[in-house]
Amino acid sequence: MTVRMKDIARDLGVSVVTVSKVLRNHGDISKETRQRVLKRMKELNYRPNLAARALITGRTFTIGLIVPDLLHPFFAQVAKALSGVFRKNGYSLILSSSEEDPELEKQELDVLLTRRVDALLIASAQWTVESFRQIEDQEIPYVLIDRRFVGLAANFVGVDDEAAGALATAHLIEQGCRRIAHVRGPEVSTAIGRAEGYRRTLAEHAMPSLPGYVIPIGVSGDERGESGGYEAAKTLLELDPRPDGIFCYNDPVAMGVMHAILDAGLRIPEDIAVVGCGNVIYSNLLRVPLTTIDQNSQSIGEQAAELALSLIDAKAPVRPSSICITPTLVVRASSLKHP
Amino acid sequence: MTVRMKDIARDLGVSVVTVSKVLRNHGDISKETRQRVLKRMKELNYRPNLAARALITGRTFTIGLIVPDLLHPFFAQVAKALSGVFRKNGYSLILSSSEEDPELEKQELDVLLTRRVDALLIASAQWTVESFRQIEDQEIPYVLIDRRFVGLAANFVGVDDEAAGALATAHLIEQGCRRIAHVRGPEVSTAIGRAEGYRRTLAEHAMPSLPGYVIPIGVSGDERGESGGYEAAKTLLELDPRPDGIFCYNDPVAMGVMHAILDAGLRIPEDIAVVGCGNVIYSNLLRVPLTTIDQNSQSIGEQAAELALSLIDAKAPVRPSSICITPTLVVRASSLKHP
DNA sequence: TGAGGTATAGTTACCGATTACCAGATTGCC
DNA sequence: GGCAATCTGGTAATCGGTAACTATACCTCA
Repeated sequence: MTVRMKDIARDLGVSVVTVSKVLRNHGDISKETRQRVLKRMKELNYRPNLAARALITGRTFTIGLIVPDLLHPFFAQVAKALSGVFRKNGYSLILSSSEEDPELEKQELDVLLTRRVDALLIASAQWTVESFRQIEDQEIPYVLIDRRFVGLAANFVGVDDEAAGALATAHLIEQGCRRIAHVRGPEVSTAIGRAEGYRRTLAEHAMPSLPGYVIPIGVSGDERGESGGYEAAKTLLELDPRPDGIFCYNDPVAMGVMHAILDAGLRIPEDIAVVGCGNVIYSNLLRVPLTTIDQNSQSIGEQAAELALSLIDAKAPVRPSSICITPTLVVRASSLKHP
Repeated sequence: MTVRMKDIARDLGVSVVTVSKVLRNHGDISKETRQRVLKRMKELNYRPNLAARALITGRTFTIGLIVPDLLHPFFAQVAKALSGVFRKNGYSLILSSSEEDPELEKQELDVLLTRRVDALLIASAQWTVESFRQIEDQEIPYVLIDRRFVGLAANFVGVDDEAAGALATAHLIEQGCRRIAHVRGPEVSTAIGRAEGYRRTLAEHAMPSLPGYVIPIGVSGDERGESGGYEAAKTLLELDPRPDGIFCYNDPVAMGVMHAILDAGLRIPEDIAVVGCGNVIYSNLLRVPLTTIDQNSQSIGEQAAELALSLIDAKAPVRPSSICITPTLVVRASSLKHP
């Protein structure tokens, strides 16, 4: 059946410990013995039993990742970047999707804790910090991605959402928009930050936000975000005065918004300029190429992975660090009133 | 530290085995004892050590998934569907991306075999079947997704690619196209099947494929597929006579193709009709909404997961089964010559 | 009354590795 | 030459469970 250290040891007339030491490059073993062992390992195609190793070392060399939605290209991109870094370091990634459901997220978290992952990465759909206390109890290092929580001193890697909102809004103002609406996301830090950036920038330009100009949508995922954006835009289009610019929580929402605008027979950007957020991979290929905010999701993934690895290696608990990536504006046709 | 069965047993004055039996719903235990054990488990927030369990049972309750590219919405969708089914059945998903690199795929495969996953799901970028023999040696059940291999009797779940190619080509003919080109993918079963469907359908309509009308591109991933499509279309546009319809290997490629056509100042579909394949989530929102072939990726994921579970539960080795999903045509603006 | 059945719980061995700690042989050094 | 240090490698315990028996008490029924 499967090859064990015992088999190699027997074949070579050495003890199991000797084999084990060779495998882990312990200095204790003579070059000659080491070679014999390695040769036999190769011959038999030996694979260490990771469960046995994990049992005694307490380390599984797995990392848990929980995202709200794999279909959202942002999270797919982050996951891709993460897995690249972890692969190079000998870790495997266990993937869970919460489907934006806090309850499901808790369940998945429970599973990952039971699996004793060496670290956890979470883009949380949670409303409370209760779950995170639980992680801390288990003393498993964790890193929040994209979404943070007030009052929770945790490791975090994400974008400066307020800057993103400000960047988008300032751009719309610069393009001559005077009635700028905002389709905002659910009550998570990203939506709150972007909305605050929007509000602050309007205020700085002495442009009051008109009543009804901020419309929240419930979920932000790909399909649902788009339909949410569509509905929100329909509402906005009925306002008097009608907005001449819309900053959308994210790109899927912006896609829905653009859809609604075009369906209403209006032009983008001539009648209404649109700016999204996220710079997802296809935003350049839409009916009207979308001006958006780039979050550098690859860098977010890589830095989150590096941070997680450093937490694992840290002997003593370290003070949580917060890595905030500066967003950039990507200008395309959807906002260019005077190209 | 962490709670073990031993702790619970000691607290209650029973043996570890009793606790273990309660955990696994063995009938051996009285209702009363069971309640006491369960109560104490809850109080101490007991979590079984899965490594220890895996060591003795030989089952890890993990499933390995290897995809060529997480950013490709098709694979993201499949992964999402898979993970839903596995979650409900108590399995976790270990995710690996091969980045379309056969060498990297082999490495990842090796990692997953060493991790002793209970089953493997692979959308392979491999050219040879050598890797799969290795899986068979380890007697780990595996299911191929999307891409199959001639001469390899393996479990497979995917779409009928030849039907997809035929469907797309017949539709273009029906729309009045007379010079239909094909931007085909790399030498994997999906590309081969779709190209064959294209060829066969043209032949059935007595429409010979003109020289230079089939252009292969190397890779099919999202970004690279698009640029590949762009380049291929530029070549096609220089042909004389110019094609009036293009069937593209997949949607990312179609996006690149459309990009090139529009950049050349031509109209879609009036000058050139375009059909993609995959019906990725955003194909409805492109500059010109894309006619495409739906592969029902969710169903592929679900069926692959169910198949994998059944293989795990099978006591004896079962004959490989091949699940072929019938594709459907989704007509949008990019091909509608006479709406 | 005693053979046998049922319900409940415990004993023992083991899964495949790692980690202290220990032992014998060789070498170094004065 | 003798004692300690160095090199190698082995012994035994352990990680946290599970599987397969075994043991005890209590009944049942002929």
